[in-house]
Amino acid sequence: MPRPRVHDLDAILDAAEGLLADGPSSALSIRSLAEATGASSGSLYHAFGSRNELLGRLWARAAGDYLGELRRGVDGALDDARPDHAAAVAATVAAATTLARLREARPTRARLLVRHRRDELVGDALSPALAEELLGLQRGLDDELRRLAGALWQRADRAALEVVAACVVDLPVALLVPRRPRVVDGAALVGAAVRGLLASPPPTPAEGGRRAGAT
Amino acid sequence: MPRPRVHDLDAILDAAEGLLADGPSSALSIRSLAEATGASSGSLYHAFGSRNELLGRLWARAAGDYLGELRRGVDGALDDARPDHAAAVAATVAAATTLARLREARPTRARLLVRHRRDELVGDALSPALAEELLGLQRGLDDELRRLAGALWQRADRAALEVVAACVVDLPVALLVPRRPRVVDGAALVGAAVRGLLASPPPTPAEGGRRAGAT
DNA sequence: TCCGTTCTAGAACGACTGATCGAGTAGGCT
DNA sequence: AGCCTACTCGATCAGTCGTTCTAGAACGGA
Repeated sequence: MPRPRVHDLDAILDAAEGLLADGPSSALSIRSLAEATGASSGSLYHAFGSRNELLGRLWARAAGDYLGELRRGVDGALDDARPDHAAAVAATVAAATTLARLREARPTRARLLVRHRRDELVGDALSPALAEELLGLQRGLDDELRRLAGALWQRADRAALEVVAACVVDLPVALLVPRRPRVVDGAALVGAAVRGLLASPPPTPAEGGRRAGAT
Repeated sequence: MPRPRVHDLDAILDAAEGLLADGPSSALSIRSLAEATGASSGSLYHAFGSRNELLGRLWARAAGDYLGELRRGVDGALDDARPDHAAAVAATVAAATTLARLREARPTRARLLVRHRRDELVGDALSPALAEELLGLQRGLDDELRRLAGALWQRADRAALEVVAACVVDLPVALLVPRRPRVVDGAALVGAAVRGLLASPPPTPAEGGRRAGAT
């Protein structure tokens, strides 16, 4: 019934992604996005409500892709009902290389996730619906981390979750950040580093919260 | 002979560091810095010339501290004339934990290095003197990376340097980034991940530039 | 005491930001 | 045909940014 859109929302998000893929968050302004898409700033505000809401939608789309790919990888490696430790390690490596796989399919989307932290990109003032969506994505990721920790060590306390998060989130982001063209395969680096991190179990809370071992 | 300064330059840099320690680079504006220090914007421009030059000075100071601490750690572990592989690994771990040590001595300075990439923080338009100083710091870091690669594998080709850089630069930045208070010791995580990365040597250029092994 | 130099203070400038507004337009529905 | 709604558009708002400018204050030396 209403007047049909002339600017595709997904195309707008694609353009925004492009502006953000290599540049600071300030590279995406309403004006620059309007210029890039051909839409006017008023249209963008009508479609998204605010710049922050647009950033939230952008992040939600990318994080959804990421979480889906991550689930697929973990499911594939963790199909047994009672996986052994080796399978759990393989699943963690699969989770840690999610970004590398996403990068093959959607390069700019992966770059968005690598180059910007969510906290710094999208602020708190969001519509309830979008806030709920982002919260759901965060919960989905947390669930996967818990699942991996349980498979690895049969525990999911805070120290264990931190180590898994370091493997799955922090480490790939660091090693896959696009700088000058790489010679070494990033996914292989991530795999090796993850195996190093998983070589010794995380400290139990009873140990005082300090990881025993190296250094 | 001239009128003496009333605002200490180092104190101004400290304040700027504080503004940048937890926040985006836009958190440091000339106005916010003037308000934080009590100096006027005119004074700041007289002292530093431009915002970019101020950022460059800030980065040079922090990077100098970092490089000094890194050299100290590597020298300590690599004092033998012909170090064996274990000593080289220890030296690489020491280099990788430089940020953790710097964090103990100067928390906000370490946060500055962790939270901002130089390319995104300070632009290209710099005075020749400062540009030269930054270039020297970069060369100093590169020299240390080359030294570590040579000690580890008796080579310093591009693949080897990338692996060492991943160990010493990327990985610590990722694992030491300040989020919610940590339970697990970050330096221990870095050490474990570095040992994982160094478990297998990097591919030789003849192998085609792709790292053999995991994943 | 006056001069030259160096520094400080704060107003002002132009550019750019996110956001808002009203007017106009294009389609489906009755 | 006429209307209603959703959408688009360009102009425009107030605010902040980095930077420049002007006036004057604080010093050592003559």
